[in-house]
Amino acid sequence: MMYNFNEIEAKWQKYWAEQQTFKAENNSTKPKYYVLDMFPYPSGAGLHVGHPLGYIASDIYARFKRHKGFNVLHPQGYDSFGLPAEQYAIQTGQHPAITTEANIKTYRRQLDQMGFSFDWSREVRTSSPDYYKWTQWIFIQLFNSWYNNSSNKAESIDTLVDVFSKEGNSNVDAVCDAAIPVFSADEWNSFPSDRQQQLLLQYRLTYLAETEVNWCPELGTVLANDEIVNGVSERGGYPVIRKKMTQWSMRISAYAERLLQGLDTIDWTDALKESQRNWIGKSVGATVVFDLIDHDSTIEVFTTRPDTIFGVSFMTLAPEHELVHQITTPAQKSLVDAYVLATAKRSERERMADVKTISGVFTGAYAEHPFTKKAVPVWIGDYVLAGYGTGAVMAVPCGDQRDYDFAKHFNIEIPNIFEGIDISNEAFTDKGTTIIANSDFLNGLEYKEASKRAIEALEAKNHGLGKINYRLRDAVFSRQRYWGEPFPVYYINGLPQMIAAEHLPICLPEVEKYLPTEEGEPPLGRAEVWAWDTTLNTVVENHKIDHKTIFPLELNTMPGWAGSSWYFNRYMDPHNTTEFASSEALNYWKEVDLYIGGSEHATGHLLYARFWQKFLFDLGVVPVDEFAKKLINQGMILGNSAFVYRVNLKIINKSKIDIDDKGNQRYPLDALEEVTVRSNVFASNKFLESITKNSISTSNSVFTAQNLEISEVLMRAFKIDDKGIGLVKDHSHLLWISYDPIRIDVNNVDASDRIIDFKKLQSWKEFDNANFLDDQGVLIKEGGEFTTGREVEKMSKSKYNVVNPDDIISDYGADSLRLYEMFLGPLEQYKPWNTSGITGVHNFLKKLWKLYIGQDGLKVTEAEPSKDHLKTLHKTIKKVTEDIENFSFNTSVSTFMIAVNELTAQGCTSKTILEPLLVLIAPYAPHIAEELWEQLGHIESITTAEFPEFDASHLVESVKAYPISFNGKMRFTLELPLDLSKEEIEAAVMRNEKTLAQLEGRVPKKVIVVPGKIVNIVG
RNA sequence: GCUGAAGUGGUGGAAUUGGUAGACACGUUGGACUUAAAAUCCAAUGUCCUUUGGGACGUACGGGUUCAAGUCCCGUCUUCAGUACCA
Repeated sequence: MMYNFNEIEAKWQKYWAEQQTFKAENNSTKPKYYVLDMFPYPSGAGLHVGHPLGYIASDIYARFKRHKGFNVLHPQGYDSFGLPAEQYAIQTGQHPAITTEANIKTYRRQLDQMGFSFDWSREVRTSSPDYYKWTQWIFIQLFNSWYNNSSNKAESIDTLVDVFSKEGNSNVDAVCDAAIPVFSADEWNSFPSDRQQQLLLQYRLTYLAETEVNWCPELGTVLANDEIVNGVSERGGYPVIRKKMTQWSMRISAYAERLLQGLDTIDWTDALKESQRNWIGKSVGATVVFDLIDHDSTIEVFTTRPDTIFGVSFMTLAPEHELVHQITTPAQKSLVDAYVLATAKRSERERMADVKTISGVFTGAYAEHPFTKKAVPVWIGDYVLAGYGTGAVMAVPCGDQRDYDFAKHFNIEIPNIFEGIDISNEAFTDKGTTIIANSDFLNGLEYKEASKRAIEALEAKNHGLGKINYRLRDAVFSRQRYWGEPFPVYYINGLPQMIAAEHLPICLPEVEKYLPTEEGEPPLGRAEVWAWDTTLNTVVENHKIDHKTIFPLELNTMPGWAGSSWYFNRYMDPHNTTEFASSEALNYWKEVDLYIGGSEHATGHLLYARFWQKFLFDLGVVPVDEFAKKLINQGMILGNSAFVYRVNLKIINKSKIDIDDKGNQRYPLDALEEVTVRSNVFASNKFLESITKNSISTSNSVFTAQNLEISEVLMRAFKIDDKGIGLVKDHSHLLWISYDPIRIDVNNVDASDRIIDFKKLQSWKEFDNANFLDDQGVLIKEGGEFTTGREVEKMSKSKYNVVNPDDIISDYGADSLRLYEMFLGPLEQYKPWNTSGITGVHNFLKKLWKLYIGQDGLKVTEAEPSKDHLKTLHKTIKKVTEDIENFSFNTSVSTFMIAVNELTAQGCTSKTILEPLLVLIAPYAPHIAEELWEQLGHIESITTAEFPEFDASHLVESVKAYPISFNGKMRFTLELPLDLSKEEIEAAVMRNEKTLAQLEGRVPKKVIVVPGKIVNIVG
């Protein structure tokens, strides 16, 4: 009987599905354990071998925990709202729900054939109305809440209204819009309702505000900061500009401190916590108020160095600062206006790219130093950002490098307030223990004490306050897209109204096109049926809007992170129609015990989800305020991309040519001159012998990496054949050349097999000397200036480096794929995929099979196990148990290989050994384990078997092969009984003839004996 | 620049509290089986020297601690990831 993996895997996948083997119960006497994967976005491309890495790890852990007697919740679902489905809909007119459904089918098929132990009865989809009903519900709760700094939690907006009507807002310590005026109870009660609503909006945890947003014209939507990478959109790489729009925002800034503190209570990786800390960006300092001379207004600045206040010699405002126009003197007006205009024109990206140029303009205005009363000139400069702090700084050139550079550039005074520090070349930015000087009452103090005193003095003069600032901005929550959650919001007089929870969900309306309207409204503006009837409490046709009982609905939709910010709670009770999850379910499962996913979500999903969880906790609807106890980031599996390079060579001084011992000419490093290699350089050789990324050899010369300026990427190759010839795939009739797409004449391209024949590209000159292939792709002539090579990078369809798990599974089986992905290396590490290595684990499975099944069937007997058998088994149990608990899955695969190799060599057939061995392997290779388990005569699934217990007594040794070292170098081993004393070991070693041979008559100075470990002879 | 992680054979990677560096695989080479190929099995495989026995050198680089360092300490370099005029 052969190991027929395809048959076995199909059989057991069917069995698990039919028996609902992995269904988790919400009631159990067993302890609970919740293992969660970050749910996938079902893209059209399907899964590649990199995707399941984390799923395999979590699956092994989930299966292990089941064997260990836990009630395991291991669900899976889909983050199924999102841009790609919508982009596809725009191109094809296909409804995103239909393509999403089709993609989910593919994902499900691919996930099923991996043998994952997901409880599919709990599947969630963020795009399903049953699910997004509750996303909308959470939105309403956020709208109905404000953040009370005194109680340090979110509270119902009703409590705020109550306070306002009794005592106004002067005593309220809330996280809210900074521009709210102070009002009394009488004033509040006299405000018209619209005015009250407008004021309340500025306290709510989700609010409408005109904000400057990141607008992506190509995508037609706003993006959150974490959706922008290097100034372009994360998806698609389109440019992003700043634009003012009225948008929904989430007041995540209210939770900044708690999000920061909470990090100390959870077991997440340090790298991930650190990036969240940076993103939150807490800085402790003070705000300082400077009075303007000859003006009523004041300038407020934020500083982390109040101790350096006597070093202030000017102030700088961001060009966008609202005071700029008020305070600029007539004499400076034209210069200032020109500068403001110029900075407004520069994109964010240009400003980021260009940090060296120092620019700025004097406004003509002066502020008064709060202590010295000296006049301080007020400048504007684009090194000050409008969006951080107050958009203004007090410049201390001796203590801040940017202020220093600015002062030097514009010849502004640089007073030194540090004792014994030379500031003639650069600013002194260390906080350390330097003594402050020339600073009145701060003289002689160090940073810490001086800061404290300065803040006290400022507060006493009412000229400032100790303050903590956070970089974390409120998150924009509106997207001008179709394929997202609709808001449960309609508008009366431009003021947002929530639809009552009992009328949810508000389902996405049908539209005939997925583009913005001609008037620039979001796609929902195209819906015929998109108005709210407040008497019938239902969605009705637009044309009925009368602004009396029927009102317009919100046209924006929610961003991608809305649905993913709470899904882990839904899995606990996914079919509940009256609550997002019952309190029984929430209190039973509480939080995710182990969460596995990619580190790219560090400052997006993982921060927003923590925020919502804390809010839901404040609301009293979830029992814990951190949703995931432990989190592991799986590393990415990288692809092997093929490239065609153009080789450039620089030769400087031909008189320096070397001849090496093989007679090759060699150009030394310092002999380089700028010459781009053309084939005529090699005219005498006609053809190159070899070109690699690092060297070129011709029949009589070798050019090495130092004098090659290679690796100008010419194009991405579809693959490289075994002759090293790159085949360039024509995907969308574009070839990528020198980073620029150059359109190739499609008529000259053999599009049928999508492999470009170089011969047909002769119209393009650069290819005249390329490697030519015939119609079968076989090399017929080797050219000169091109070479092919491989580089490791992220797996992606567009890089032609994707390996499809379907192919691996049909060739080797899911168990092989699972084992191999684990065997590749540590879970958290980035590692390249290499298909050829899979034969190793596949052979292992075959050997495992042969250990149980021979040509005549089952080999397993009731024979008593030998000591060696037991030793092999128990050292395997020990190692594998430790490995799983440490998430070191790669080493347990090696341990299995060693165990099977040893047991095979020992000829072990004993059931006492082979039965527990299967349970050890079952989490990793569940199909083969189930099959052999059944062959051993079991009726119940192996998943119900208990994990074997390690028994140390089987590993007790009586002898040890001691490594005998001389001066720390191991020379030979000597087998000695373990119960010898130090002295006995030393005596045994010293009388050994090998020792005597090593010593050659010398007398050792010292002999170190560590019983059970090593002997080292020094001499 | 800052923060975090990491540098070990041709490759992926192993190495408890400092105690036999290179486990386990891949690849390569040689051999067996076969008409042949595939599959399978066996052997060798860090580098260099050596007739064998064996020896020298080896965990990015330079120092140090120690009987003993991939592991600990100091300094340097490189790579990857994140972040960036954050006052």
